[in-house]
Amino acid sequence: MRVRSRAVSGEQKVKRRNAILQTALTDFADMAYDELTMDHIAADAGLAKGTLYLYFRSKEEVFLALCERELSQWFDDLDTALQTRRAEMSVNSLVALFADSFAGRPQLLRLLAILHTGLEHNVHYAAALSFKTLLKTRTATTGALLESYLRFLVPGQGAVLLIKIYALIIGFEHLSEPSGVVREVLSQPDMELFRVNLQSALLDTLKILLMGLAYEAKYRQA
Amino acid sequence: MRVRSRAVSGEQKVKRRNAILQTALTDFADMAYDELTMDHIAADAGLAKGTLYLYFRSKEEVFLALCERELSQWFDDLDTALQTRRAEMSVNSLVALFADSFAGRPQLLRLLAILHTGLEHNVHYAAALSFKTLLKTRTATTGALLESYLRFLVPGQGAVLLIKIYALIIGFEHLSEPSGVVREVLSQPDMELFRVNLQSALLDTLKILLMGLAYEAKYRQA
Amino acid sequence: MRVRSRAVSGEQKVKRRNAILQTALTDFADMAYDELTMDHIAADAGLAKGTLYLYFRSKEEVFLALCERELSQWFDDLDTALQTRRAEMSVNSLVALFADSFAGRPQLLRLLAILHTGLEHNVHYAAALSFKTLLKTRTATTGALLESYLRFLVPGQGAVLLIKIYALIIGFEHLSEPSGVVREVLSQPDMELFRVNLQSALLDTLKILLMGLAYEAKYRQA
Amino acid sequence: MRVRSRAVSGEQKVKRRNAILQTALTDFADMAYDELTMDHIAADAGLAKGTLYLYFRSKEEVFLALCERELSQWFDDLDTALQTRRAEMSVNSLVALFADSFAGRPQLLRLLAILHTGLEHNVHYAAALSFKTLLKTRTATTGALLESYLRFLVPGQGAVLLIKIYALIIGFEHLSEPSGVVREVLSQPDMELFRVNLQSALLDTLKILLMGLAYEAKYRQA
DNA sequence: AATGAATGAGGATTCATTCAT
DNA sequence: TATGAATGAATCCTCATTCAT
Repeated sequence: MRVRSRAVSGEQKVKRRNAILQTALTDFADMAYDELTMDHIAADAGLAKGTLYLYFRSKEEVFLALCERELSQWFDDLDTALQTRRAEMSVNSLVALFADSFAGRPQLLRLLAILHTGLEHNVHYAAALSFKTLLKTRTATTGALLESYLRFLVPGQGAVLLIKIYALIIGFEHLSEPSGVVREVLSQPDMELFRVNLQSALLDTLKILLMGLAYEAKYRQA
Repeated sequence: MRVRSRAVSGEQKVKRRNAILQTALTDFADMAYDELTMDHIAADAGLAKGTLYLYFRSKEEVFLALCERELSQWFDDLDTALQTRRAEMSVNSLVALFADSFAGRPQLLRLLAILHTGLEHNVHYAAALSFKTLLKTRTATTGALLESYLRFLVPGQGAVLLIKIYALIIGFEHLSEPSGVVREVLSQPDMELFRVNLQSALLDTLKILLMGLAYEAKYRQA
Repeated sequence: MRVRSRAVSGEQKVKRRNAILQTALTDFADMAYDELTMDHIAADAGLAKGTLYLYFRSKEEVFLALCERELSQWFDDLDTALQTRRAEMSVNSLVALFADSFAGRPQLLRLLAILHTGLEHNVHYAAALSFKTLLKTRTATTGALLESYLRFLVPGQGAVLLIKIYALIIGFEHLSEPSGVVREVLSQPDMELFRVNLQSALLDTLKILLMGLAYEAKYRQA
Repeated sequence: MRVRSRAVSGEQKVKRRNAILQTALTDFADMAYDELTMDHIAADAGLAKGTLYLYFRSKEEVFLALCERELSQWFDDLDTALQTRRAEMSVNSLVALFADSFAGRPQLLRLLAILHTGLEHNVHYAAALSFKTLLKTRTATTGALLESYLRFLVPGQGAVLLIKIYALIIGFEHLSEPSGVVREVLSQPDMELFRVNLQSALLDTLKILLMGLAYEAKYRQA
């Protein structure tokens, strides 16, 4: 019986909760969501399986919370990077900025890809609300920020753009991670079209999207 | 012991295979992929479970084949609709054309959303190859067709555009089908941003994408 | 539809039956009984699965018949070898003779090892009777032959000796074919005792058995 | 939901493990290994199926452990019986001693008969190692003991004798448990030869074996 | 708060055998 | 007689979750 020091104070509890999330993240980097068991996470966190359930109500809530945390950090990064800029930004420099923000967060992109089919099921209202509220708030803020740097964006379009980016992440993440057999098939020379690189596909499409919005804005003015 | 005529000739076998796919499609319209068992499909098709395995090697191969068939029909529709046109098309009319092509195929969109995480696993090389080959061929053909109607597309860009559309379908499909709890959360007034309508989100983004490509082409010329 | 020439005459039927047995034997040399499917045998024999059931009533009857045939040939060999001898034989030379008789028939020994747990189940009376009758007849004949060469054997002891040999074959066959993991364990130096070589274990024990019988005979006389 | 006290301490766990083995043994007395399902054992043990898998990794490991336990008890009995004796033993009295040791353990003999074809497959290295190690140790000890009571045995021959006995058990167990149809066939008067009584066949052969070894020893000396 | 023993639902798949053709 | 499409029984094991301690 290991009986780790008990987390009595609220602060200690937050720390332990974060430790669990950190373990989940590390484990998730090594294996697929389905392969990752609660046993595994508990063992790696040096806790008993039951203890996990004192902090999260289900496996999905663990990863939803993780997604929330990672997403929040991503928004932090993005906001910081944006606020560094003084004036209007070009499409290219904004795309580059997004590129940087994705760069060190492969796990976040993978989490988003399973968010709707996996993580948002078997979750309590409170957890879902917390997640969506964070997402809403940050999307609104960062969306507004984007609007201030990209003059062609109409109020509200910043947030909508972020939703589109979100959809692109999910879609291209799926495309870029083929199963074993499919990878074999795609290794054929004539299958080049389907060998998707997540970063470049994402950024390429984002750029086109921004140009489309810019073009549309021109039209509108005319 | 259900009495069913035996599929002896090759033609009959093709028919039976299609009947199985049709049953799978109908069942899939009513329930989620995970809830759908081979037992269920067999019963609905009036066949023994083992018989399914004479035509498909796994549950995944059933749905991969179904996806292949539906996708093929979608390309048929699209190609036909395109070939009806005489000359260059406007962005708006092309978007409308895509809208029509998606309209009657909600199941196809749902299948695409689980293709990479579900259907392409536990599948033999032959099945994966068949699927990807069809996708490649049709993407190439239809992509070329698109290029002929949208003058701003450079050779090869038509197929790449289709891949982007494909990613958008996956992404927006995920966004537009929230789980029970999440739907509850999203029913709040301030969550409007996340209440995604698949069709409109898809077409809106497609339009922006096309405008972006058009804009890019202008640039290139200049 | 392959429709091989039909076996109409009785002679043709016997031939086809034998061809099936031969295929089964060849296949059995390559893989374990459980891994060997009727499909496999049918395909290798160039016949339809259903055709196999025209000649044998079950998978077990195929292999029981095969065992019968192989056993019969083994008795043939043994009898021939014995009849070559003019006079009384020494224990050692008889053991050598048995050694020769086993040498080219590894499949027979493997069949005997699964005879009682596998082949004699799911078999019709006729097949079981045929097998046991052959075994009885040949055991009696060869047993008597043995008695004539080994003077220390009392009438009836020859057949009983063959039964003992039979038990030894089953036992040592089991001991000599460990599963994968067990083979690993037995590869340890201190596990030498369990690394059984079928031939030598069998012959060694047979020799002791014969000596025991000889000794017993001496006693009896005294 | 059956209410059962939890096995918390190591001692309790050992007890529960043994309770499972005991249930398996009882069930095995009533039916064949193949007919016995994990469901069945769990129900009889008053446990959930999953609980069985907390103590054993597979059905095979349950029965391998059972075999290990029964074997161990058999060696205990044998050793005790041997150690009761003061001096050298006659062949006949040793055979009688073996007879006693087998008497109350029909299940052990049946387990040995399926050990190599069944129980040693689908088993982890640790389980196989544990089993073989026990077998090795006890075989060595009891083998040595035998050597001290039977002067004609050369060092090492005791263990080898036990292996031979082991093979005889497997072989005669197979011969003595005919399937339904075969039993019918063997009930014919002329099939007496094949109606094997396990005990007597085993002991008869054992006696001959011992006499053979004694004879051989005499030879050696001369 | 922490533990970890106990729970039990849940489903794809194989293959010997049958029987319509 | 030959074919091969159709049948369907049969079962192990995982792992998220619970709850007695």
